[in-house]
Amino acid sequence: MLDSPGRSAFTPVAAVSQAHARLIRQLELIAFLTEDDKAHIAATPLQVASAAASREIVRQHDRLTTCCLIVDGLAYRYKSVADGRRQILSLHYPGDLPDLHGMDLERIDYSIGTLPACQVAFIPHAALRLLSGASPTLANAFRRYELVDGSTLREWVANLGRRDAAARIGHLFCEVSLKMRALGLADGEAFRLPLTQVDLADTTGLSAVHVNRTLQYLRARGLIESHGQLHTIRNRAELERISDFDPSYLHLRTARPDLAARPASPAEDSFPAC
Amino acid sequence: MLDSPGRSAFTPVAAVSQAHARLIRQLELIAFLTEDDKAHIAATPLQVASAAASREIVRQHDRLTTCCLIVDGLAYRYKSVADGRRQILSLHYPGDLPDLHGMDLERIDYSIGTLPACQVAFIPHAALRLLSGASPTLANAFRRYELVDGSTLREWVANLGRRDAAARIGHLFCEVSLKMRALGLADGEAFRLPLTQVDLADTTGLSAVHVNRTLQYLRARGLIESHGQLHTIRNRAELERISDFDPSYLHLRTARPDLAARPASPAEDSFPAC
DNA sequence: CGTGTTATTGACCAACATCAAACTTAGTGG
DNA sequence: CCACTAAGTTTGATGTTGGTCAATAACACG
Repeated sequence: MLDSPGRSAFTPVAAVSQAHARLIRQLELIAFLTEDDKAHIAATPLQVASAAASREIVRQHDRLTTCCLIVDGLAYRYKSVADGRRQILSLHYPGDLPDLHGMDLERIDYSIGTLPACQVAFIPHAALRLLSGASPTLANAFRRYELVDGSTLREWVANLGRRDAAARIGHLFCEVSLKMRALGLADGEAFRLPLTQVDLADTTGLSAVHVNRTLQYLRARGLIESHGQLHTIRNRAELERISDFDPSYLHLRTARPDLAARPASPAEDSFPAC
Repeated sequence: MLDSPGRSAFTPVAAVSQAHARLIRQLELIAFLTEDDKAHIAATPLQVASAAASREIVRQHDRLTTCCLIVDGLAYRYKSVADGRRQILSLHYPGDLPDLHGMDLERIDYSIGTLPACQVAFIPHAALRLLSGASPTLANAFRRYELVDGSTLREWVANLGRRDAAARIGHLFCEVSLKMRALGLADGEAFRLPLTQVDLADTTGLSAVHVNRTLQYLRARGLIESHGQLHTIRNRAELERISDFDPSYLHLRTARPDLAARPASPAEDSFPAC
């Protein structure tokens, strides 16, 4: 699998520690890590590989022994449906572990593709188990990571089920912009999203033509501005309004530092009064 | 909260042990439990309550101290979107823990409603933490439970994004029928789904009128038969075909006993050859 | 029997899909 | 540096799926 065309393995020290750094940054977005945790991550073995654009790095129904970590570029999970069409299920940024659950589920129910050329690292499940076993806060971070993924999927279900084209795309842009900003990948209101309109269509459940027209509509209303794949949100308040966007489902620590990721305090738990 | 109208607390011994039994049955569907695990569950404190039909038992943005366990009836997670419309995100059967992740995420991103009158049990987070702490296989079962939930959400994203009305409803029926059968709640090809056509519409992202017409179409093609809320799959092969249904995303042990839920064996993990 | 909820129907409409062509852009090799 | 190519975007014309509205029919229940 690692030898498939378009992907070449190479693992210089710098690439490995960049991978570690990305993972740490991603986990810190949603959870609290101790210095020890970070040291543990930095000591985790992994293999870095380059994947060309539009490659499949994990295939539906695969049985996995490693998790992939996006180091650079953009990846996405997708399913193919009967008539050959495709639905993109999620987008993944540097630091993401899109198939973390491959550790606990025997087969994977989607494929993972790359968009631009990507740097991807592979971490053996055994190494991740050691990591979780070594630290409760780290185990907690991985668990939270999966739960935030689920939360995002629920928002996408609502997006696809009950929002019109403009709101779907607007909502996606709001989400991507926030996540990229949180990761330090976006500057202010501008962000680079290397998706073609066909990809956007497969993400939002629309046709490519309609995506094009809807983007024009959003531009005409002064909500966004696009130059190629570089998009800028021109009127965030209004875009969030028409897209019905509420970022709480992302559970970003930065968005609500008071709440997120406190270590569990069992003392607080009890039956509610009744 | 427990005192809201339409829900009354009562916890006779029989109801409590029924709740335990339902939870055990549900977890055994996707994971392996030891006898000890079952004993631990059976010793877990919980409060059983009756919820009238169409009640909200958990509200979006709540901060929870207990998880709810569906004991009897049908519950669903949903989100309300801007214009007052509603998207149902998942259906929950007896034994389900729809807000298990309320333990790790500080606020819940959806509401939970009941459909017919339900029996619901509430388990304090502290009790669940004890349970997970007491047994690795149990902790594993809870983790798998969440992951299967995520897997199902991904399938729903694909369903809403890229399938037409007939396939969406057909797919839902295939899923519900399989899950109910696995839980012993359905007999052969018949299952009782206490959803109105309005509810089905909110589940499938369609309008109620179109759900009605699509059901008629499915009946006319001899794929299903409905008498009120009792539905029967008349031609499973064909229904699965037009719905593009592949049950592997449900990760049911019964469907593939060879694979599911083996305890993790780290020895198998290693870098793939390259 | 009423009364409220749910299912069904018909008429009409809108959002979005499809098809096909033209145009733009970014590479790429000479 | 330019022509050539391939990929992506934009446009127009037209079709279809599914939405909306409103009325009627079928139940379910007290």
